[in-house]
Amino acid sequence: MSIQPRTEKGRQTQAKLLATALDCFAEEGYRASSMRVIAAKAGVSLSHAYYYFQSKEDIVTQLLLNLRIEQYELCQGVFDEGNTLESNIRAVLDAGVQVLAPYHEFGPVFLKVLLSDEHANDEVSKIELSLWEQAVTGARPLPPLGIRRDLPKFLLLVSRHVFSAWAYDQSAQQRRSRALMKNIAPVVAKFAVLCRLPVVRSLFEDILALLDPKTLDETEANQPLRSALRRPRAS
Amino acid sequence: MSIQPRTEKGRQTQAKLLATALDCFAEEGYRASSMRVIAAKAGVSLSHAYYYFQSKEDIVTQLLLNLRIEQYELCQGVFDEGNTLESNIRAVLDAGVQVLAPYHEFGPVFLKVLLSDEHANDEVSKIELSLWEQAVTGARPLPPLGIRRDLPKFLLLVSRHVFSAWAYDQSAQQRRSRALMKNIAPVVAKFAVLCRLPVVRSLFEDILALLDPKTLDETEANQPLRSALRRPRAS
DNA sequence: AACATTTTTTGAACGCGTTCAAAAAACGAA
DNA sequence: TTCGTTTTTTGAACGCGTTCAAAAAATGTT
Repeated sequence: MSIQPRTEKGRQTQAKLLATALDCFAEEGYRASSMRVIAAKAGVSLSHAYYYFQSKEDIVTQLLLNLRIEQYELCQGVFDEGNTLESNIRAVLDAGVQVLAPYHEFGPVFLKVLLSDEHANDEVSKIELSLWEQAVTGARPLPPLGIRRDLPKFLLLVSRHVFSAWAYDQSAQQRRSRALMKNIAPVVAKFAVLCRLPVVRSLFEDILALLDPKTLDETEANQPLRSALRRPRAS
Repeated sequence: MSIQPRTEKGRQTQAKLLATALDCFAEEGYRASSMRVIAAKAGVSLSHAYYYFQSKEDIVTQLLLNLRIEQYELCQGVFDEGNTLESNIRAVLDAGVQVLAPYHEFGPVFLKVLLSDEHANDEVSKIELSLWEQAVTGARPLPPLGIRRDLPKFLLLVSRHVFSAWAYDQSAQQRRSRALMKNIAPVVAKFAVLCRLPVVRSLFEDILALLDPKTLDETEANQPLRSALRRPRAS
């Protein structure tokens, strides 16, 4: 992601740049917050902004990270004992949409930085996964022992799907994806319960195996490339 | 999407523009195929290209549509009787990656035009859905009667997930997402079989209901908006 | 043929994200 | 203090997607 400054002054400049950018994003939105505007508001030249941040998406990644942290803190109060898995799932999703809603315009670019591994999405993923772990371990009754360890990963998968629906949701106030969040929680909770049955449980494990890079690497998917008629050059 | 010309000459110009663009995409890749280059190669001015296509993404949408059609035709030969659901699923996915692989560079923008409803993605979705319908109705043994009607929609959902994994897959030759395609087919097929059990079947129906706009609209997800501290302006 | 209207085509411009060579400043060793 | 090196900062430029007013050509009516 961003370059780490060598001097104290540099660190301050970078911090000011980031703070200005986040303010600008919040107040003016994504399109109006051009790198030129951000740099000007921070009192530095345009090219200097690129000395501290490799790209505009880099700054957006920071914004997403901050928002996930905000969501994380928002959730800390609601994982009291006695909550069902379903209500915990809803709590996490609701906190997410509450924090992200003002930035719905950023949806597509959020999704992009999340999917392109290059950025600091690792940190974002860590926070998300941690949230789902809390949702699982704080649920009463506890989900079946056999899936308890992997359920958070599954919830991360589901939540990514919900997120991409939200990101491109053009209905008013994101009505559709909000409804999806509301309805998906009981389904997942029901699925977790059903995992007590061996049949369903093995299905769960199959799905989890699909997410595991090791499982995928073991398979031989290296059929030689056919020479296509139209083959574009690498970019 | 694109504007329909009023005269015959206009139709030819638009066709030439599109053909040139698709050739250019295939030969030079996405980045190198700027609107200026495309217009120049087609022998028209830059602004004239925008007379026939509202945006560059519009042309990419056409490319994706063509590729899906190509995939569709590629699949017509392989749905002979006697194929299992699993092999049919793999056939559709394999045909897809075979057709799309030379355009992997377009992955992110493909995903974008697919998710933003504005474009002619309806046509693309129709073709995809039709492929999954054929995969289901051509499978022997036939999937359980109760899910036969909705299984294609479910497969479309799954394939969209696979597609987004492929689109951002940075491993060599998209090794990871190809392995995912290989491994996901038997899991889905197994799931279909398990839908004979009432428990699993009701899970399937729950998931399907999540995709149905009517179901979502019925729920009251209209909690009034909280006034956020930072509220960006609309773009 | 002449004219008003519609359709096609153009050139010029805007602001954007990004890059780069080089100036300015800060720093460390002599 | 001086000088070589690293770090910070800048101005200018590039090509991009997109827009727009206006020219040019085609069309239809009288």
